[in-house]
Amino acid sequence: MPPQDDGARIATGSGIGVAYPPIAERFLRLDPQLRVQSAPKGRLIVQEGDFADHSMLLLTGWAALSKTLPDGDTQIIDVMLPGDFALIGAVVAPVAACTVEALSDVQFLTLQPENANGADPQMADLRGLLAAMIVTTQARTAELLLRLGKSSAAGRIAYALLELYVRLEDLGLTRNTRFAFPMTQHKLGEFTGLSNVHVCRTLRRMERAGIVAYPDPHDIALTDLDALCEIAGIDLETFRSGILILRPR
Amino acid sequence: MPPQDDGARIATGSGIGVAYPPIAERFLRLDPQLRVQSAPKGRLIVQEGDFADHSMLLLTGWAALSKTLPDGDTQIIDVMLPGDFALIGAVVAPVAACTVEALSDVQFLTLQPENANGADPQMADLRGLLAAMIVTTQARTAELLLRLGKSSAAGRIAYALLELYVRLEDLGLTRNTRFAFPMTQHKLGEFTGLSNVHVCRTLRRMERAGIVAYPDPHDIALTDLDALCEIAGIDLETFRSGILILRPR
DNA sequence: CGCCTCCTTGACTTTCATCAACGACTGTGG
DNA sequence: CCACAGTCGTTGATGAAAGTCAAGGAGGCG
Repeated sequence: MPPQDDGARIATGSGIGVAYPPIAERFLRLDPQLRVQSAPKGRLIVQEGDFADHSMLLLTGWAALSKTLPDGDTQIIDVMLPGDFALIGAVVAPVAACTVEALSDVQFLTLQPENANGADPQMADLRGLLAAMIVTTQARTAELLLRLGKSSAAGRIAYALLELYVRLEDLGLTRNTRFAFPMTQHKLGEFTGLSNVHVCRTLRRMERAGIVAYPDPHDIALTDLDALCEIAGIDLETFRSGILILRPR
Repeated sequence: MPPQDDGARIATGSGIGVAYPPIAERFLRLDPQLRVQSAPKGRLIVQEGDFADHSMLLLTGWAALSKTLPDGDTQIIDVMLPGDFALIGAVVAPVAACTVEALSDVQFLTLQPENANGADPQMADLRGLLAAMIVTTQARTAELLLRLGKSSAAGRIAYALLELYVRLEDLGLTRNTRFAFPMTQHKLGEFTGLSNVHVCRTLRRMERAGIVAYPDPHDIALTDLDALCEIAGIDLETFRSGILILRPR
């Protein structure tokens, strides 16, 4: 039932990142017992309501945290990118609050609570980092909530594209403003609270306006960042400092 | 500029809670230097973008965490109730991500980061509790996000009322399904992503359907919980376990 | 080659925002 | 004690934004 592990070989050659993110390397060094797991695009790694007392650290690829209403409508709460950490369940409430779905082929680590509570000073250091990641996740979710509540379709899509762009850029996964985009328009609609049809119309309008472009079917390029920021209501530098963990320079 | 403290006298007689929540008592006992602050209804306690490196613990009353778009539209991210804890800013990013506004007259504590990092075993215990509160806050925000993205006006309002009801019930601040409701319809619209006019229409429709009632202008009663749950897409018991910290019985 | 998923566009419907007006209530100052 | 202003809730009329339904086309894969 759980996705199969495939040993701890290093991800290479996929083009979507040449190695694991630094935080993952640290976890792997700290606990050699950790095994890298993988799942193909589309796989549901965890389902809302499942028993779960662990956390997840994404190594490669994209994953979605989502929730679903009884009538089947699904909302993506957060998109996980390489290096992202998510609390799936806790000891006090060992039930998954969200579904986790692989948006592309992914590799990830499953972290048990005891792994994160060790007294090892290295681990204490990591705990600080995890806390910072939780804060940035909260900040992202709040930004998304603001758009879902108060912004038009264009504002929501512009926001989503910019959020992903800024985060990928920080990971070194962009070339200029171009990046690989594994989500379908349907999934983008689940993220922005729009129908797939309206996502399509909005994106096409932006494309015709020269704001975005599709250099190839699986990539997207943000050809007018200023316009996107204007539409999304974002000041790019402020936004970066809010949703990224500022690296010491 | 900051709201004035008024010493650490116990809140009595206001009717909205006879004493501070247990977690607040623990903080006050642990650090007698802490001073209770207060702010009147409507006061902006912190504004988005302000310098802030502290956290807040609400003692009495309701407060809103909100974000605003450049055009002035405001979205309430979370409603704080007595005993709730919010990270306003962190050492790594000492800028408030949200505005904090008093929805009623409030009393609260300002917690400095060093207060929460002490090695005192009592404090370690509190840290665990704070972590649990952060998780429940995440769960609430995710539920709200789901409604803003995928639910109708009725679903959003039903959700908001139920969330507040369940949390207030847990605090002992309800009588049956009735509770004091200090938010205006405009604020409820900022919480649910609706215009004040549409909030009004939706609530009136529910009132005519016998789902909610206004026993007096400042109270609300949820006269048909089952119907509200159905509209909101909620299973009440599952919902409780997701957004509350389960008390040991 | 054929199936299937995804994107695209058009036509129509629904939902909700906006604008405007009015009444109830609250607190305030004369 | 009473005019007064201000906020809040309520309702109607209207329009814009986005959902739904439907159909066709392009690309990927067995």
